[in-house]
Amino acid sequence: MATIKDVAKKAGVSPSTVSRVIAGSNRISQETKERVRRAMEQLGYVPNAIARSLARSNTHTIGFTMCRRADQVFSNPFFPEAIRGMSAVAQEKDYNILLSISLTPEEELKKCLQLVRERRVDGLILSTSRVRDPLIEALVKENIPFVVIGRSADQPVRSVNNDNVKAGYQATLHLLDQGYRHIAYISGPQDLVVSMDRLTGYKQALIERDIPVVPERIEVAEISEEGGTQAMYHLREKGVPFDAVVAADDLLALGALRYAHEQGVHVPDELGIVGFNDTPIMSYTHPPLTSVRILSYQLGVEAMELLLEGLEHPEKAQTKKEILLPSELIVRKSSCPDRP
Amino acid sequence: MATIKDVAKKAGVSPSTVSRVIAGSNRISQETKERVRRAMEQLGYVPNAIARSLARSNTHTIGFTMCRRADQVFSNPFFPEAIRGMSAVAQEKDYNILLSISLTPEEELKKCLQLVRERRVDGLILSTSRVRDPLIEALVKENIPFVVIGRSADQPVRSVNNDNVKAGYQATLHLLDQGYRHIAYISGPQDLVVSMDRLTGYKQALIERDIPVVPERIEVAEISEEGGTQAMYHLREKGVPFDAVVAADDLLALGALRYAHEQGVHVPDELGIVGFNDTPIMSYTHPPLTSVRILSYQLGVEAMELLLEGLEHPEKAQTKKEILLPSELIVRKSSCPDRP
DNA sequence: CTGTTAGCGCCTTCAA
DNA sequence: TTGAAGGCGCTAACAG
Repeated sequence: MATIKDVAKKAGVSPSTVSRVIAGSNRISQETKERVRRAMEQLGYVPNAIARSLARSNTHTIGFTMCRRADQVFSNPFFPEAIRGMSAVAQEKDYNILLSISLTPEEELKKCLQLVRERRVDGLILSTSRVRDPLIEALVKENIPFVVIGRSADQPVRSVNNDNVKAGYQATLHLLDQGYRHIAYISGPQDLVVSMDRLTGYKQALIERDIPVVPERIEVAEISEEGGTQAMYHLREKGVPFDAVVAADDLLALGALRYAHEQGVHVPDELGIVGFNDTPIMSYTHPPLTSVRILSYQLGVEAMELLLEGLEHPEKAQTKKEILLPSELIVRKSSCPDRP
Repeated sequence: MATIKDVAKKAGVSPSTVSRVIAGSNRISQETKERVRRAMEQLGYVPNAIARSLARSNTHTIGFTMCRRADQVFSNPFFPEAIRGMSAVAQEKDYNILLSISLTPEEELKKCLQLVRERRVDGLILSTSRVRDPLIEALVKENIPFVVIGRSADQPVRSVNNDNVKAGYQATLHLLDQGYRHIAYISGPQDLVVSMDRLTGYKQALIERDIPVVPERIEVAEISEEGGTQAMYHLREKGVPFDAVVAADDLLALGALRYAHEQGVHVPDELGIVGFNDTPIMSYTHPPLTSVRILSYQLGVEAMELLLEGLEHPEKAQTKKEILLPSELIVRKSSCPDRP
């Protein structure tokens, strides 16, 4: 494998000259530039990224971390889509993406710190933010460039987020508009910021319409179909009547739908259902499920852009910046009694 | 950030001694080992992976490349699952995964060669193999360690594959066993090895049962729901009767189902449908769709293990090795007229 | 068992 | 406009 020295020799110049040609320095004669270029081509020379990283102490690599259990990966193209978005930007700006997948938040924290301390990455993109997230706290403390997909509930950090409060608000308002009055809510784990935010939106909508927020109508569940079904049974056991449910994730909505099937409850006439994420499954269920569509790809794009901007202009990196993306309610039969 | 020199100074030894402690050399006194360890801890020292890579000329990083259009990412957890598998093995053996996503095979080729030539990765895992795949040919030519998820139709390369021939065979035989006799086949793009293999299995099953293979019953389509629907219309236009269809991908099967809905064809009574991949969607359609389940996670695990084995024992890396994983037919209503 | 020395391949002053 | 020299942080002979 040819090195910079080989090229230098072949072109009859010094290695530093070659280095300058690579860097596109303009303080170099057109002629030697050409000569070096030819030598590079002839030798099939490609700069060694590792050596360059060592010399410049940056890697042009971004770490992307996700932390989720197997059953949550299923059926939700959020991550693949977000990654595609990040990847598109990364490619354009000549960055690479290092993937880190963990099963628990503790593992995630460990692996991320490892990546950074080993200097394998220039920055990180996180994808699941928790309330009082130790990972975020550690990264802030070690002063590591990072961007959160989601948002931090505690610290001013750079983030790109779906407007979950509004999404929860929209979903709930839609059900109200459809005539539902007793709307239950199935939340994901309470330590997830996204769960909190959607719940906030739900409450906002109710309050705005002068409908009391009944705590018994709010159920917390693991994000899984099973979790959704169980939550519905819990709601029923509590004896509070409800005629619709906002489920903070499509999987939970699927669980609610299963409950309805098991119990012979008619959707949407007796029970309206709305989910979040608009996973492809949603349009194939019976009835098809209304869901809030998230701009996953765009989230990835914006996150990567925000991070790279911070890396290339460190002065900006210090300023908090939260990008908020809109989401769109995809209305289907599960929330519309009057539809054919 | 502390370097090996700082540690050496603090422990009162030479950098090479520290290096040996890191490497876990046993030609070192227990006492200095302890002293060095303490120094490392006190300084919060973590070896710089880049510097180490440069010195040892390896990166402990594996590139994973995928090439697919946006619409194919949707709904199919194959990639996330395979990545989870690869990641689990990588973590255990202390490797990292660099992700490369491309939109076209040409782009994929370029990016992979770039990664390798820049020495960013020690090896590659490919995920879509084509007939006469230029990427595979280039990697073989440049003598780069890699493993294919899928298989090469042309060259002896190390690969981990789902047994697609058998899967196609199983799917078709199942339809025959259910009483269908005129079985059509919707293939994905013909340059994909996986398309070829599944078709082979289809033919095998027919031949084994002395049923003629009618070329007009075989249709090629882009892998998308739309492609599946169109293929069905084409089949109908050709005028060859058919009472069932094997669709080489779940999306194609969904398209076939849509055709049936549009045309008022009853599934499974008038038309049996089988798909491949068992994407989560399949159990939510009406009727639920029979599909061949792929061991995506396991494919990722085996691919990474195979690659790392080759990297750590270069003598083995030369030998061709094809791992074949079984798949399982998940039978649902779409292929069973007699089911409730 | 430990230190010295010489790279790994590139970048970046500093001089010329 | 170019070259020489030193360094990025670590490893790997070779001595001792």
